[in-house]
Amino acid sequence: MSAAPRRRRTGRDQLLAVALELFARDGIQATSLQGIADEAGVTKAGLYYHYKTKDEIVLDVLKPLLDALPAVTRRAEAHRTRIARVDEVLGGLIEIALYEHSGFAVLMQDPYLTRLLSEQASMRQWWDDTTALILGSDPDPQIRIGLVMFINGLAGASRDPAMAHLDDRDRRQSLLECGRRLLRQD
Amino acid sequence: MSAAPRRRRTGRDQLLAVALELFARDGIQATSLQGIADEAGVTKAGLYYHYKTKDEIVLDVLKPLLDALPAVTRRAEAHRTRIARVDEVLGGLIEIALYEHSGFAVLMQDPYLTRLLSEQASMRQWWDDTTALILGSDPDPQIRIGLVMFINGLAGASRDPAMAHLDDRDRRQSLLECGRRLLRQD
DNA sequence: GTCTATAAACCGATAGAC
DNA sequence: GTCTATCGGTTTATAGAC
Repeated sequence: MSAAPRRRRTGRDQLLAVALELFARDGIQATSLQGIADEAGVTKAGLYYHYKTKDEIVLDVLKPLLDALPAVTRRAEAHRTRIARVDEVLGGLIEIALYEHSGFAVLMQDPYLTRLLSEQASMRQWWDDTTALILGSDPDPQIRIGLVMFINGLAGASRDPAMAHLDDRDRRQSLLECGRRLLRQD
Repeated sequence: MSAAPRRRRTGRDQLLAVALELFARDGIQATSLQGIADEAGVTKAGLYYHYKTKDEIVLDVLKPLLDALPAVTRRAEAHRTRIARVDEVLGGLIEIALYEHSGFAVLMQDPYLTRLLSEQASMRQWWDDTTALILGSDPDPQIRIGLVMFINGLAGASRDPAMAHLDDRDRRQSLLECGRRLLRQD
């Protein structure tokens, strides 16, 4: 048996990192394959060895996040009390938003991706599951809107300069407090 | 003296309404002048009689909102207590977001506009004034992040399908409650 | 004020050499 | 795997007739 394959810094990984950065900064539509290629130090045609279309690049860039989201909801479903489920969802989403804040904002706000994912049912399914988990059998409109506001607010807040002044622990704590306030049942 | 000029439905107003709708749906970058012209029932070249560049159209579309935002902050500055200032800001922003929810989301989230406005100082100035007004002399990081989350969350929530089930009064009330929770000092 | 026609640049995508 | 060269289509923007 040969040694476990070391994680090579293949061209593919480099491309995804560059693409994500540009997607987050300029939006997907405004990011050309030429721009990605230039930033990655290859030619535009070189991208087409790895990917057949631009959409394929977009989906591959966001794939880790598209997988991470349902995983959070699944973990939260295992808890017995509502407060534990809420904290698991909030903590999981905050973790994702902080660790991949570029991707999270793109995922939640980019109109190109919204349209791309609207053809699939995965994102919609995740949202339905998550709202059902948080709202339970008594769907309070206030909490529903609070959840919408948290998701969208988290996407915006995670890349706001106000976060730069805080260390990682304080960021998590502040965002968690925001979520708890929005989802609190009185 | 002639009669006061009636508000003619001139081509210009029609263009702005069409453009805003497309900007909100597809993003500014993905909205071509051809698309605006088609939807407005004119030719692409016809747009250039009214506007010299695409950016000029974009700024004119968002001008009402760019004027409305500082007006809210100025009104809020007149109040003596913090709670009154907070409610004035929240109520004003909610009013704008609900009445012009397409424009508000574009203003806060579209990367094309973000870049366009980053060259000017007006948006930045408004944000600094508003945060200073809400935070006061003791800038609590928690409240600062709550404000960031409210602004971004409001943009997303104002065009969420969850709002469709509520009447106008309930929408205002729910969003106001969200803002009060996020900005509450304990 | 609105049109047709067109310029110049850029877009995503493909063919084929090395 | 990466390159050069190119295709067809679309973009912003302009020129000029009516």
